Amino acid sequence: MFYRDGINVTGIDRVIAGAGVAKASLYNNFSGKDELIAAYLEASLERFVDLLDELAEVAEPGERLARFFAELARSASDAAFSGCPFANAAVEVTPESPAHEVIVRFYERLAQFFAHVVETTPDDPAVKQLIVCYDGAMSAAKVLRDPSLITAAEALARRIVAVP
Amino acid sequence: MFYRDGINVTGIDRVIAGAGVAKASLYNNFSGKDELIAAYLEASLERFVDLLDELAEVAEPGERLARFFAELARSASDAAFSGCPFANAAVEVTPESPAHEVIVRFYERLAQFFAHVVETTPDDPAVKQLIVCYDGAMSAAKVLRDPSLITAAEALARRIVAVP
DNA sequence: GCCTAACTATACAGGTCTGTCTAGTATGAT
DNA sequence: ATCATACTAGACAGACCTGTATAGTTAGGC
Repeated sequence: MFYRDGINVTGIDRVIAGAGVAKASLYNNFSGKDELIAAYLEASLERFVDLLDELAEVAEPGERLARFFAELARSASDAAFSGCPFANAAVEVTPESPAHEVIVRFYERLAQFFAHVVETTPDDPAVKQLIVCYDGAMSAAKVLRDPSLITAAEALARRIVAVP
Repeated sequence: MFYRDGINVTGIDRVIAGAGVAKASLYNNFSGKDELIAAYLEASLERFVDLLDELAEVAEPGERLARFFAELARSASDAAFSGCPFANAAVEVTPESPAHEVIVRFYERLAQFFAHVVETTPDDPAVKQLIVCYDGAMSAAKVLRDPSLITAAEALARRIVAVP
C-alpha cells in the first residue's frame, strides 16, 4: 500500500485491515507509523540487495549491467509499477524520519554495486552517472508510464561502462 | 509550502495563513485543493518555460545544455532545494488529479527543449536519454543532497549531444 | 451616495488521522 | 494448573483535514 498508493495517504487503519491484524498488535511491534515506514523500506531494501547479490555472481560487467536493467524493465512493464520505492519515499518523509536512513543506505548499496561493475570506488564520477541513469529511468518511467525510458537509460549506462 | 514540505502534509489552513488570505477567498478562486495544486504546478511550469525560452536564444547546442545544467546546479546548491517539483508532485497526486496533466505537459515541454538542443524530434531516443539525465540528477541530488550529481549528469548529457 | 462584488474572520460539519486504552481470548512454558 | 505473553475487537481522545456557511467589512463603478 505504501508503494502503490503512497505513504501519507495510506492510513494505519487500512494497513491493519489489509494485514488482518489488530491495531494493538501493530503498536506492540512498531513504535509508530514512522517505524513502520522504515520497516517497509528495510524489507524493500533487503529484496533489492538480494537482486544485487545475485547479479554480483555474473562475471562480465556488461552482462551484469544488462541483467540489472532487464530487471528494471521487467518491473516497469508491470501494472503495479510505481517507480523507485526509495525515491518515492524520500518525497514523503522528512530527513529526521528513521526511514531516511534506510533510503541513504539504499543509495550507498546501489553505488557499491555500480562501483563493482566499473571496477572503481563508489565516489567515482562514473558511479554517480550510473546512479543518475537508475534514478532518471525510474522517475521518468513512473510518470510517463513508458518502459522505453529504461532501455534509453541502459544505452546511456553502457556508454559509461564502455560496453557497446 | 507544497514544494518545501510536500503536498499532502500541507493543509489548506497553513496555505491561507501563509498567504494572509481568508479561507472563503481561496475557495472563491479555486474549486478545491486539487485545483490549487494544479495551479501551483502551472506557476512552476511557467517559470520553467521562461527559463527554457531564454536558453533557446543561445545559438550553440553545447552552450545551451551547459547553461541549462548550470541553472540546475545553482538551484541544487540552494538550501531550499527539494528536487524537481513535478517529479515530486507525481509521487503525491493520482493520475486522475488535474495536477497530473500539468506534470505530463512539463515533460512534453522538456522533451521539446532537448529535441531542439540535439536538433531532432521529441521521440528520439537521445531525447529520452536527456530526460533521464535531468530526472536522475534532480532525484538523486535531492535525496543525497549532493550537487555534484548534477555535474555528473551534465557530463553524461554532453556525451549524448556529442559535445566534449 | 449607492450598489455590487469580493474580501475578511470565524464557526462549524463531517470525516480521517495517529495513537491509547479497555476488555476479553488464545497459546505456550513452567 | 497457573501465569506471562501476545493476540483479538473495538471504543475513544485529540488533533487535523477539506470544504461550507454565516456575518460583517472594504473598495470600485456608476
